[in-house]
Amino acid sequence: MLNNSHYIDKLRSSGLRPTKQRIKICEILFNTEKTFHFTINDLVKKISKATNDKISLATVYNTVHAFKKKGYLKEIPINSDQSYFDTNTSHHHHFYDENQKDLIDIDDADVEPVKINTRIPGKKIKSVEVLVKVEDTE
Amino acid sequence: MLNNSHYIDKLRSSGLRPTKQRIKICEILFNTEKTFHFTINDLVKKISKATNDKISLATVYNTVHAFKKKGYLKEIPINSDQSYFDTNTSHHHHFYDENQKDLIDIDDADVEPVKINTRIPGKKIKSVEVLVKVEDTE
DNA sequence: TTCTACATTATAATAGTTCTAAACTGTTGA
DNA sequence: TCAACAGTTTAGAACTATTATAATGTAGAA
Ligand SMILES: [Mn+2]
Ligand SMILES: [Mn+2]
Ligand SMILES: [Zn+2]
Ligand SMILES: [Zn+2]
Repeated sequence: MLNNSHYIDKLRSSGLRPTKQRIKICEILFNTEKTFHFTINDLVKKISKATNDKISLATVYNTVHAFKKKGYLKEIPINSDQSYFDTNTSHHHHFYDENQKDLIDIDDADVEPVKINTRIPGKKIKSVEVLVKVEDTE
Repeated sequence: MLNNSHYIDKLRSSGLRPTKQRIKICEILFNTEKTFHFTINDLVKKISKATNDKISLATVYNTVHAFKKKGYLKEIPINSDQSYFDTNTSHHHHFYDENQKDLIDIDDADVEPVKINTRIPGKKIKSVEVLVKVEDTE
């Protein structure tokens, strides 16, 4: 609501026009001290709670993809019927709670550097991510 | 074709009736020294190459899910529009080639043990998997 | 203000997956 | 041996996340 100029600058500097839909989505995604994980469906719900103006589903998809492309969001590889996104773009890892179907960050400092002693010729490493699946003890 | 009794025993001992469709799918998935990764679509193609009798798509899905449940297949977490399965059920890791959209095994021995220095109370670790995304150097 | 490229939108299309319900088959035990 | 039943297969419909389409709207430059 208030200090949108930050988002306007951010969008403009990355070649995205600061439309009111994109600014609203920035507010929802980045106007918080805590980062979080979400699906498109989660985001749509957050938007409808936060505003009276509707944002079309197509725009939500377009915007999330544009932000991902610019590095403002990461997509988390979870096998699921829908994509998970992450507002935490720093290098980190995840617990996936199979009971709650919930992603939880693992700080990079809490994982010893992953050493891979093999390479693929002609390919360079883009990312190394650890997924720790957990379930209830019982 | 020949030694199906092994698959018949395997199916029967896990409570699955050894139907001809399941035996055929066993032959395709497990009758090879090398393990491999596949999508449902890949498997459907392999089946139609290997046999004249059609197996319905619903049965392919049913069978793959049944085998996964019994631990004869693993599902690999990749963000993709389709699920990837693995006939290698041992503990190992993966390269994912983003250009070829191809999974490549990383032997467990080629990855230094991943140490996670944090836990979630009330949860136990089910698996720890490393996904290394790679792309063409250029 | 006018122009234009970019963005939004409703809606249709696509595609992987799951569901349905009818037909079929493997197994059991009388 | 064979009926009976539960498990399985099947074609096709339904579902759902995502992407494409194409018409309308708008931000920013000139
Ligand atoms: Mn899945
Ligand atoms: Mn995806
Ligand atoms: Zn995260
Ligand atoms: Zn593998």
